[in-house]
Amino acid sequence: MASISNVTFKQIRAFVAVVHSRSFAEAAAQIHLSQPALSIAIKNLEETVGGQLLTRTTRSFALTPEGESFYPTAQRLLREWDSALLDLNNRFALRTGRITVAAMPSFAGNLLPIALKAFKSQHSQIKVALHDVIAEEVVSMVRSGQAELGVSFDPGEQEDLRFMPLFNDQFVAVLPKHHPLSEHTQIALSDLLEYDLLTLQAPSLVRQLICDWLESQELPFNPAMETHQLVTIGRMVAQDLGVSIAPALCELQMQEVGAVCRPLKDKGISQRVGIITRKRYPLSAAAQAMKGILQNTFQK
Amino acid sequence: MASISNVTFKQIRAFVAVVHSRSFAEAAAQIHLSQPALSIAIKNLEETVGGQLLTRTTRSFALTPEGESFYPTAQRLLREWDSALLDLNNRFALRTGRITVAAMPSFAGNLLPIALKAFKSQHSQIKVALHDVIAEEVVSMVRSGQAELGVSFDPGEQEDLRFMPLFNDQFVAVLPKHHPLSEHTQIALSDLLEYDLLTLQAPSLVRQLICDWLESQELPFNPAMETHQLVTIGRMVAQDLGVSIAPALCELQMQEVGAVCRPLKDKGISQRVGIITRKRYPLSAAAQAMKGILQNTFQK
DNA sequence: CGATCTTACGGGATTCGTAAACATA
DNA sequence: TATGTTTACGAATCCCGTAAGATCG
Repeated sequence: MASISNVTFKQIRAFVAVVHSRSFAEAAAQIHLSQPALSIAIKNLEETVGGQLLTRTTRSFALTPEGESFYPTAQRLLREWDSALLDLNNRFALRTGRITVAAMPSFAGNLLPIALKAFKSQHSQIKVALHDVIAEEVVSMVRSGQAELGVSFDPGEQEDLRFMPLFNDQFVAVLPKHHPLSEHTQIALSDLLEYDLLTLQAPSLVRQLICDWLESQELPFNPAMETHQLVTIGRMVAQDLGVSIAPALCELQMQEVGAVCRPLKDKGISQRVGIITRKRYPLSAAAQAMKGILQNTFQK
Repeated sequence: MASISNVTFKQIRAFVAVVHSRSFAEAAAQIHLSQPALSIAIKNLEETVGGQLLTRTTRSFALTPEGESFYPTAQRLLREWDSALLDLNNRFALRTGRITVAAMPSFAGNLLPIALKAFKSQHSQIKVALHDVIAEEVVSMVRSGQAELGVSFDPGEQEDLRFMPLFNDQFVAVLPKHHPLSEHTQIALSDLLEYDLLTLQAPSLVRQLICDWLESQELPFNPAMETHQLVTIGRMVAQDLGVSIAPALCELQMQEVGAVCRPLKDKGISQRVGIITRKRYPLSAAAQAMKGILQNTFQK
């Protein structure tokens, strides 16, 4: 005996079409089927459910009470089935969906808008949630699944994370306007350290990179002042409270608050910026699209 | 390209089974399919919706975000689909359902319980709504669809109704106890009419039948008193207010209120009792079962 | 007799199961 | 190497469309 599982979407559609159009022939045209095929589809449906839904005389038909009560149910099943699969289809076709991105402020503020604009122009219906958080927070948001994609500095080898580099960010010296060193096109670290050094506060990745680099060069790391926002450092430098070292990404922001940037000699410090995702967790179609756009836009 | 309509119940079931059991092999066993068949079913599903629901490494798999969000939806679709078809199946298999029957009081009170008991013992889960109304009301309830089956006297040829006879009801004389005529085993109409005749009020079918019959016998129809309940007539007869003529079906009730019944000579009046249904409106499976039981129980 | 649904039947697509190949832990 | 999934392929099934048949108005 045919199980209920064998009932097909098509059969239900056929039944609804027949009842709706009150004619086998018309219904067959609607659902792009020959009349005999439709007739058999209904017959098979009736066999598997165990009784007639329609009583047919050769020239007309009437719903049985069972068919009558099943009709609205069938319509509902059809609608829900359709909408569920259509929604799924839309997500894959990037006609709908949402994506959560976490990016460190320097990237989120300067470069990311370029990629976002490209993304929106290609996939206007996909909602993007952007979390503008510090580098370490980017890593933890991706790790916890709060963000599907992260853009930040290379967090190093991580058991659960994947890092895909986009470009190298070269660190630069940050100076007040009219500072003596600003005359130079390139600045030696040793020269810079003659002045008070302002850096970010403790668990910051940028601070750590600077600290590590100076130690590797056997130079002292003695910050005169510490804060936790790069913009604040820029303002402090502009106020002539000292000098600093910052990722080149922030150059624009530094200029806005009145500080100037100069390249460091000997390549100075450089750090890879890239996309962070979770290992073992596949990306959504939307996230893959975003990843592609980020790579096309920023990868050399 | 494969349309969404081609998605099968089986494919969704396969997807849910795989996610639920976290293994292709186990899922295949659950849904009675070979592993390869299951694998292909999932693959086909993924193709028609336009993207992957699972990422598979040969030894394990993970849900994609799309699959993750589709999983609960798929479960819901499955449940609803299943329950809708199961309900339909149950109705046809007479494991559930309801039926509305209208029967005239004399039948509803005396004979119908026998059939109802048989029906309940065979189809304990089907709810029966019984309307105990006068003969004319039975007809109108069936006509309007308020009752699927009616049991009453033959309403004559009707454009929209079908009558299936069960048996002939012989009319009898109703007399007070100790009435002179009660000595006779059979009573002639002319003898009966020597006494005051009590009948039902105007639009009653029983009254009409008696009236027509007397006229055809060229006997006078001059009711001394009229009421609208046969039981009331019984009580009035018992009080010695007169005599009456009633369907034999009511004999038991008449005895209960203290009147006695005697057959009429020359077969007297007889009227067919049967099942009334609507033409052009098919019966539910439950109603067909009830009809069958009525016929088996009461049809000669 | 005309309109409409059902049955019959051949061709094509889909789907199944067995067996072999494949890829990870 | 062992386990579990995917590919390969032959066989069975299912489904469709054309054509003929049946039935009611």
